[in-house]
Amino acid sequence: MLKKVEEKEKEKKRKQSNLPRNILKMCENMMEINFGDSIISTLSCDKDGLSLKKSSLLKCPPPFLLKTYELLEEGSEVEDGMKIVSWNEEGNGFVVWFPAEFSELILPRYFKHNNFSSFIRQLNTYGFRKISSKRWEFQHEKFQKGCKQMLVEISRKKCEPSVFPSYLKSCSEENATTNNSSVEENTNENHELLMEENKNLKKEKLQLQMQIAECKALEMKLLECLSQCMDSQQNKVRRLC
Amino acid sequence: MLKKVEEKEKEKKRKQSNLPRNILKMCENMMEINFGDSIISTLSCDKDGLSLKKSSLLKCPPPFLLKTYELLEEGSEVEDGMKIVSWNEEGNGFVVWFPAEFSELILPRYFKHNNFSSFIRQLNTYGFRKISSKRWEFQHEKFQKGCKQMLVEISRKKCEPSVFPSYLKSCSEENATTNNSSVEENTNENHELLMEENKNLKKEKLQLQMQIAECKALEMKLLECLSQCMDSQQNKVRRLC
DNA sequence: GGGAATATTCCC
DNA sequence: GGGAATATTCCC
Repeated sequence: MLKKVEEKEKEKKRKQSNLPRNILKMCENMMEINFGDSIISTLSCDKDGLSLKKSSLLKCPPPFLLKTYELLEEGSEVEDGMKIVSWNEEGNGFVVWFPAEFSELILPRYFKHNNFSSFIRQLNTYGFRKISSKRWEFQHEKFQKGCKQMLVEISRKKCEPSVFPSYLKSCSEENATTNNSSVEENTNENHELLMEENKNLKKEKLQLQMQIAECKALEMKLLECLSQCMDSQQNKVRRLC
Repeated sequence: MLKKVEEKEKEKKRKQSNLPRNILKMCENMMEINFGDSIISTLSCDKDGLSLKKSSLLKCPPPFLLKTYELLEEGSEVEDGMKIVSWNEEGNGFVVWFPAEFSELILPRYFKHNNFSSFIRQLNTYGFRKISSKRWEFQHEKFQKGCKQMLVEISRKKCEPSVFPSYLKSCSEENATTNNSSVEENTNENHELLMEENKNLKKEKLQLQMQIAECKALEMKLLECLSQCMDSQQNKVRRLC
């Protein structure tokens, strides 16, 4: 059963990889069209050969999101009419009605585990929120019924500040100053960015200091060697005279 | 089948966690006995309560190593007498004799996949080496037949240089936490302070880098001197003779 | 072989 | 909820 889902996904990836990969890559690099984690336009491959027409290539969403979306479309039931998990009424979130059954029956068919908490962990990683204290209902702005393509706009929260792509750095500063949509959020973000950068700088500083300490130690040794060498030279010369 | 292995391991972890964890942690922190990734002596827990006796607590090796070791002890066979995977003759490495059968039959019973390459990836992560071009034979200094306990001395290669010695980490984080304490009230002041600190850090970083460059240059000169000195020493001695 | 992204687990 | 370690995948 697990196979089915995985096969489906691999099929998709295979299709995607049928595009001339080198060229795609080069193109992405040169035009930076991969920026922004959403739909990109690029080269495509006809049966006549490579053609340089622009087409909207739909990026594959992260497997976790795709699987979660598909598991909702499938709609298994515990009994007649009682879904284990389903979209909420508004279609802007979903509810796990029977966590035990969900973990035991649904999860292992889509993922490599049957732990509800691991599933939740992933939801959090992708920025979902639990929006009810009474039931297992989760929501994400870009995770909505009937909008499968919107999944590509969801991305994992990055864990390490150090992994800040250099090309993002400059633009995040711009955003903070130009984008007025929500000032508070931006200052917070900016603040956090600064703190992160700060932390990294401190780390780097320490590393550099350690490097210098090593250099100094080496210098001392070399000087010692040199002095010994000169001493012995003197001695030998003296002796020979 | 998968369950059995996982259960066994969880059982072990459960036992380990029955120790008074806070104290263990504190002890580890204070005495830095966790340093070196090997056997540590620490507090243990009797049925009478906590007792402060020293005992040799055997650290649990990483699941991957334990499973790989156990799968070798199990010794499944393709046919009578033909092992799928086994220790090599010297007992200081192991050979996957039948990769296909290994992947299909053995791997999924111990891991959450059946990909030989994922297994290899893990071996590499833990520092194993392929020691034969003719067969799938792997070796690691600390992975030897009959020496299960030695597994605790194997550790993953860390990917990021960011893994700073723990004793350095604490001091570099101090600042960050004190800044955190009052984020909301004086974000602006904080922000400016941060920016200034940031600027200074960058400056310092540059200076340190220049210092290192100078050190390196000096090193080169010293080495040159040393070599000249030794040359001239030879010459003088020769001349005087 | 290994870098890096994503997934899973464990822990706070 | 999320940090961080380990596992799995994907790619070079």
